[in-house]
Amino acid sequence: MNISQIADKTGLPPKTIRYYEEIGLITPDRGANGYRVFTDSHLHKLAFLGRARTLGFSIEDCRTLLALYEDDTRASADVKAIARQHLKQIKEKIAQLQSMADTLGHLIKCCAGDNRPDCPILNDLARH
Amino acid sequence: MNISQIADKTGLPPKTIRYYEEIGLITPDRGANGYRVFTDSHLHKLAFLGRARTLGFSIEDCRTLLALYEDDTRASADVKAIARQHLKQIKEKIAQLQSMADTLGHLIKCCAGDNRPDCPILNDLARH
DNA sequence: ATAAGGGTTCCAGTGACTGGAAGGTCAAGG
DNA sequence: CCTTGACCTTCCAGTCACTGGAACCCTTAT
Repeated sequence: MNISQIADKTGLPPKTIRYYEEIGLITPDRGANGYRVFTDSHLHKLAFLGRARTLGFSIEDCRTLLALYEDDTRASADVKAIARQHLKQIKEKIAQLQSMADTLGHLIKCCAGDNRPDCPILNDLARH
Repeated sequence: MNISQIADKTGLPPKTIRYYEEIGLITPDRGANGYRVFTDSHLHKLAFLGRARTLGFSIEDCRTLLALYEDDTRASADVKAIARQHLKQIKEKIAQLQSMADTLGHLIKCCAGDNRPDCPILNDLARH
């Protein structure tokens, strides 16, 4: 498979796939013309990476997960630990965003939103 | 005021304040020795920026909000529109993260997390 | 022969800082 | 007067995970 074919199958842009090669996540073969040649094994790895990325794992987490994925003697506890840590960070991020949303929502409700310059949002920004 | 004093008062690192000058958000005066000199007006602007940033506004939003803050003839509707748009993006981000968290939480619950290699988390990553 | 549509590499930019190097300035102590 | 240490300055590089674009090569069809 050429890069655009595997890009279609995985949903990852060619640029991203080249980037993943550059940072050593995959190592496609090369044809006589210098083109990258992808096998089903590469396809599986890239699909794995795509899915892990949509779940928000960092590239370094993906690298570790991929190594565990390839390791038949892995302990599922190692995978679970990474996932737990990641989930914790996601939850922290959500809490932080929720706090912003609460504050903003309150300020928006208080703001008349008309032609007059008086604005509780700016007042709040200036007061702190 | 020198930069470290205003940094203390605003809670912003000196590096960040220099960066804000570089991108034109503030324009401190300069002493004869080349040191930046900050006035109360700069203090207020930086505090304003710090607060807006903790609410997650982008730098470009901050630039606009600061201009509105300085404009006595502003319409509060303009401020409200920016805040609304920002709140919408925050909510979208939260929904996205929540979806990740739900999926991850489910996978984690399904994973034994022991010494065996069998792992629902890796299975899921590989299946999609 | 040429044009379209692949592929390749390399460089630069994103956002909002952050770290570090190299060097100038200032106030206090010996 | 000299030194020490804490400031300050600028400039360059790095972060993260790509993304855009330029310049060029390869293949296939017309």
